Amino acid sequence: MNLQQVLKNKFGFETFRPGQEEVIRDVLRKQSQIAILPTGSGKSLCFQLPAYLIEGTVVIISPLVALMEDQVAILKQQGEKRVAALNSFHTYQERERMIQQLHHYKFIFISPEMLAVPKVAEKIRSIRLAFIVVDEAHCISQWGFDFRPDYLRISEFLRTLYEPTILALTATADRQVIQDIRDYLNLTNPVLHKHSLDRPNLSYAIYEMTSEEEKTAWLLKRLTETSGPGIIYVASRKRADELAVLLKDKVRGVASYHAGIEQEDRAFVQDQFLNGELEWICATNAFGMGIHKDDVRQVIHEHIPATIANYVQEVGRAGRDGKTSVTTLIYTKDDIQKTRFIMQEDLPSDEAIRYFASSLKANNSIQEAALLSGVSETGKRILQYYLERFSVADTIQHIQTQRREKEGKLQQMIDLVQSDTCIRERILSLFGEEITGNPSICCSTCHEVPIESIRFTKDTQEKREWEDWFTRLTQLLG
DNA sequence: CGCACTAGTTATAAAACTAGTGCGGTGCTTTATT
Repeated sequence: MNLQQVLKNKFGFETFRPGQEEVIRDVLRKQSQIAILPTGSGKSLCFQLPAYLIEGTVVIISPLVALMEDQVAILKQQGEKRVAALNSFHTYQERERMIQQLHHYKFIFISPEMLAVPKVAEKIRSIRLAFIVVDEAHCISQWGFDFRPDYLRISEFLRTLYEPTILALTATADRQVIQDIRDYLNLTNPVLHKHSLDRPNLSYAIYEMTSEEEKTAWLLKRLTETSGPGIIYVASRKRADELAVLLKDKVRGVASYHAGIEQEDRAFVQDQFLNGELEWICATNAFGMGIHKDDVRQVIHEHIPATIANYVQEVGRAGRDGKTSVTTLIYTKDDIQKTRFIMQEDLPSDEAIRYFASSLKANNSIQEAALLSGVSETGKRILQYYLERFSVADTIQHIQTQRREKEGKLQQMIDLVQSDTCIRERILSLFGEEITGNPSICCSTCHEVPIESIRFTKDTQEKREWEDWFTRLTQLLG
């Protein structure tokens, strides 16, 4: 089959980007696969193109409503009308209509939660499916076990299909994440498409500080001396807001971003950052997925991320255009304990699990049981998932395993920040790679990380003034 | 868990101490009955 022809006629591109063609060919020969492709490498095309060459509907399991709506809009813009998103963004009536018409669609975007609704799953099973896409597949590992258990339920849905072709897509997955994806998508022998995750244009600096004040002072200095665009990752919503206020007069444009902000405002902030009206974003780990901005010059962490996988994902948002970019993590010893608490908070204690289970047995509702046993909203959903499948004793075992594994991942992160060996090398080894020829700019354990590339100079100052003037002028002219 | 903060205490008051309290991330879903 001449894929090149299809690429040109249907999508208007002359050539494939690296990795795309191999993935597409495997989809066409019904080979399930895990494809780890860097952001901006055109992951969507990997399912869009083969969709037109295989009879039936493509189901895309996606983690965020906003992401689904973006994809739907893009497809519609390309002239595709047979596309729908089954999520809470649409009213019940709209969804009912979609479900009735399911077989007419070429692309159906759906959340794992919606897929876990029996009526919906039943309907999807009944139509002719081309293949199944799991977009941002690392979410299975990142969220499935302790936050969104419906990610684990995908496995049960897939088991009801006859030899489905599965395409798991993600930008970053270390060995553990790949294993989780394999296990929970029932992939016995998937092809693994992966190319190096090394980012030679990124430098990694990690500095330990002695107090919060020192961290704040460092940030102020860094942000007056250097320019963005940049993202500052912080541990809490409160800190994100606080920092945004603090930096307001120091930089060209700054806003905070976290899950406590209205969806609409979040989209607004995101758009402004994308089009350059904002230079800095102070954010919790809510910020990032589905954001396509190539020229992020800096990513700063002022806390310790929960896992190296998270850290790599976040720093990976810098320098997608391939230009020199600087990532910096600053922390105090106290931050370790803070991260540990946040990570473990939602995992209920053995005592709470027993209480929860016996409360359910006494015919209390799940809501009441959670309240009585002091289990959080998230904890409740996790317990619900495990107790539906295992005994109380086994559920306790599972949660204990969770706790140990989370602690292990945090320990890896602690080892990384306290490391006196090459940071790049450590990260790559976790992803099963070896370093090939040290880039001239590496990390803070190899040498002092230069910030010349991002330094705020008189030239940048003048350029900015000119840009601002130009923007005002174009606004005036209409 | 451990820090930051507050209110109450105490040798006429003031500053310093103590005990108690609050805080700490990620997103999906909410559609029944007349």
